[in-house]
Amino acid sequence: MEKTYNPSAIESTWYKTWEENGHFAPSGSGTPDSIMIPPPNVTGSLHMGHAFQDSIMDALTRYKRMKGNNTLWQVGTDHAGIATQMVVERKIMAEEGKTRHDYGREAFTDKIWEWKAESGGTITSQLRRLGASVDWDSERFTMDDGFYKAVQEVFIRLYEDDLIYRGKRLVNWDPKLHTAISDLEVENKDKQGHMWHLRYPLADGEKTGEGKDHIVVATTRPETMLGDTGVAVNAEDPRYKDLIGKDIVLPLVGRRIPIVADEHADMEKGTGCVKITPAHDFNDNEVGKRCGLPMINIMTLNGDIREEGEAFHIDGSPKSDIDVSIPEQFRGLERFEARRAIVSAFEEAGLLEKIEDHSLMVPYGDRSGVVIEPLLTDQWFVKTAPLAEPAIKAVENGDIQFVPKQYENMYFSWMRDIQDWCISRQLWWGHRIPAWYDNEGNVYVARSEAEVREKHGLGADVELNQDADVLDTWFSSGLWTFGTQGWPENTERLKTFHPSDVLVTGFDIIFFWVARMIMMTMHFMKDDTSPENPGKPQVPFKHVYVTGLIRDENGDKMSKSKGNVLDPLDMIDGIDLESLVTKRTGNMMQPQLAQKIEKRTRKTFADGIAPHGTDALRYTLYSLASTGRDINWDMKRLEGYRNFCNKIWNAANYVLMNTEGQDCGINDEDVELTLADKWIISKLQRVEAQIEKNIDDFRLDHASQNLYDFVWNEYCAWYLELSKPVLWDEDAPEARKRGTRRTLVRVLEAIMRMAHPFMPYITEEIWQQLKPLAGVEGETIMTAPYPVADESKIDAQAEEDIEWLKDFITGIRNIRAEMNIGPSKPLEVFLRNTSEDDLRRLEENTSFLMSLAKLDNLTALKEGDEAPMSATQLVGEMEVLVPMAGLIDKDKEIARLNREVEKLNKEVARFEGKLSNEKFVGKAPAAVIEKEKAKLEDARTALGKMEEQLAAIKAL
RNA sequence: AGUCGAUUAGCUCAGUUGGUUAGAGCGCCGCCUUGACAUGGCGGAGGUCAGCAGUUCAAAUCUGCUAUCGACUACCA
Repeated sequence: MEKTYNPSAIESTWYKTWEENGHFAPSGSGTPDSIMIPPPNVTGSLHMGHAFQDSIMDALTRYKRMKGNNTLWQVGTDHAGIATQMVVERKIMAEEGKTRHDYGREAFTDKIWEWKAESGGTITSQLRRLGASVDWDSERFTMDDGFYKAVQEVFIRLYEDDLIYRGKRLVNWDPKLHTAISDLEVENKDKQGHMWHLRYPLADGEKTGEGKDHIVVATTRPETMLGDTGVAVNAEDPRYKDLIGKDIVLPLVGRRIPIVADEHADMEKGTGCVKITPAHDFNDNEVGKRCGLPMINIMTLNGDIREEGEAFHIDGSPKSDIDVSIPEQFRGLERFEARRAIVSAFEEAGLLEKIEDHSLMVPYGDRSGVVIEPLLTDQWFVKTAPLAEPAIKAVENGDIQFVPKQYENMYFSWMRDIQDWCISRQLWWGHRIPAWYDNEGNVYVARSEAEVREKHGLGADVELNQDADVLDTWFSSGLWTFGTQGWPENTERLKTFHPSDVLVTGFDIIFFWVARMIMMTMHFMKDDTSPENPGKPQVPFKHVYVTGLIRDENGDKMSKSKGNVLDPLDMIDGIDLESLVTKRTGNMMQPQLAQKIEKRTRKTFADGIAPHGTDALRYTLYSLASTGRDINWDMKRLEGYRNFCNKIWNAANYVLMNTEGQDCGINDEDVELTLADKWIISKLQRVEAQIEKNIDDFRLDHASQNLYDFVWNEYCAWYLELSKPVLWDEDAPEARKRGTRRTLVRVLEAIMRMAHPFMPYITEEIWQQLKPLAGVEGETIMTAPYPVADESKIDAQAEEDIEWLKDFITGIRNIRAEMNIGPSKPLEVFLRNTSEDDLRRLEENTSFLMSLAKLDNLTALKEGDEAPMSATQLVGEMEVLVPMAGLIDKDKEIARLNREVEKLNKEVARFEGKLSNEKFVGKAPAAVIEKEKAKLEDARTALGKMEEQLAAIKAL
């Protein structure tokens, strides 16, 4: 083994070896256990959040695999409709100055496939660097033919089940990208705007209760008034109730519109009158439905004002008997320009009552960054209510469990108020909707044009055109768990690996994806195998493990525009400052931010980033995987865990140095186990049990902490040190040395297996060296059995004895440190007030003590023996005495003892207080009282000894 | 406005059903290059667990209120 730990040297080869030897594929035996990767965007690259989640999935997968499960980690990527289309559009614009329309639909999608072939490998190579043990042989892409078949089938069946419909509805329209987006892709931002109060004159000389000839409506979007089809007032409102049924003459336009009564108008708010624009506002649309108002669309798909309005009945059918003219001066205006023009027109007409500053939420498209416009368009929808019902039940009855549980609230609150889901997108990249129209506008849904003709008896003379739209990407990713495994065929793979065990994802996509996956899966996957419950819906996964979001060192969300994104590979390989700056400031959407980002980067990473290796990165991620919602990335933690890897490396180095080529007892030769051997074996069982429990509970932070503690603070700090006096003692019996070597090797070998799911590379590297010494077989640690605690090896006596030994040694070290006695100076030590247990332990551990505490003489005083004046430490009731003569400063020792006495006094007082409280003694459980009594006893004894000692030294 | 979450050492975070002397890593102070490891070793300092009130023999932990921060949902005509 190399003398120093160099992660890049060991990480480069193992992955290839594993992959080439097929160790990532399901073994085909054992209980099936599967995880479906949340498919990352094919044209993207992995960020820290992916690294985090993928590391977790890999640990769980490797753990299950070592436990003997038939383990599948299904991998794949998502076509990410809008995002990918935009990337390629930008690319052809930058390189060729062309738009997608210059290309045409087919050529453009070919271009995207080209781009995918070029850049689609980024993700997969990153996954490989992370050590992800995914089953590459079954890798899926959501645009692959097989997957498309599943998507198409789902669409058709939902349509046939009357769960998909098409209609002219108000949707969130992105005027820049020219597509509908779901309300989840809308980002509401707080903005400062205005509230314009507009006068709407009453028709036919009517007057308000206050005698005015107009009413006042307030709006934040005055331009929509061109499409007003009514004004709502509250039926109870004394000011206006007499006007209900009367008309308004819509200013600028001249259309007569009715005053209607609707609960939406709140007497307390604003003026009490609400302009109603059913074609441009979601609330107004509801009012329109209730009051039978028509809809007039006044905007183009660009968000500009139309030449003439477009009228519809509230059900979406065209309406022709209404004035839809738009004053000439506004025609063709861009929407915000139109707003200004409308406001000044009102002002000129003397109809602008007032303008107030107003803060409001404005919807922005999270992809395009432009203001979203509610717009009437023809779209396809999924009726979600019937699908949501079983999906809610599955979580209520525990078929699906969220971890941490609190996320179930989030799920329920959304699911119980779910809206129909608009699934059509006006894009070119995605799954084309399997619907055809004839020239009469009849719609036919089927698998192909040929099937349409056959099914509906349409001759070749009937012209059919396929719907131009594609499906929302989340529609297809909703099928991920079963669509990847051959559905709609009932394949062996589907039967074996569905439902999956756990979904690991972030809370930010619970609505987007998790909920929809549950709905879709439960509708289509039925349990045909269970006789007692035939047709029971299958859930996609039994657990949803929701991770926190990784933020930067200041708690800010990582984003390209902030320039605080960290690339997991830079954590692994390291990167120099200049390259990091270039990377962060290059290819930006908003180049004006570059300077700020550069400054910040130079400050935070003055020396660039040092290489840390995959294992250290992964371990850091596990240690941060607590139940919180936010995780602030801390480079110092990463450094700490790189040091941990180094520690392991060096420990292995020590073990190998002392065991290679020597008799390690692999053939069941006689061994003598020392107390230290029994102790570390015992502790190993405990940590094995802890880790198993914590992994099963998805508490990888605890599991990694357990392992860290055991390796560093028990195995390295104590056991390796305790092995030295045995191995270096020329007089020690061979059986004892053999026992120590065997324990060194066996425990380390178990540690490697235990740690492998967390740090795959270093453990494989070391395990391969250790294997012959430990007498174990196997091609790779990946398929070696995961350690299981053996209760019979727990040795409470050995544990207590070693605790005693540690106290003893720590006591001596403490005296050395406090008294400035160097660690290499041998000491003479006396013991006073020794019990039988102390004497036995002394007898069994003399050589450990002499060596670890660097003693040259150790004498247990008998009752009545005179002790020299000494510095004292207590180990239980035994006093450890280090003679002061020539070594120890009297005043220092007095000061030290004073501190001890003071501390003990406080303790005694606290315990006495508790025990003299009648209520406590009367009500607390006996065991608690006993514990307190024992603590008081210990503190009193210690105090007595310290006081005695203090008096003696003072008397000198 | 509603829902949920957070507030523990200088920093980043653990703390499972109430019962410890409230823990870890990093940082800090002192000592040490001893034959696995200075990416190390040894010793140490540092916390009225956001605040207030309550329940209890006992509260970081349970309840209520307050403050600060955050997320989401809704509304603002």
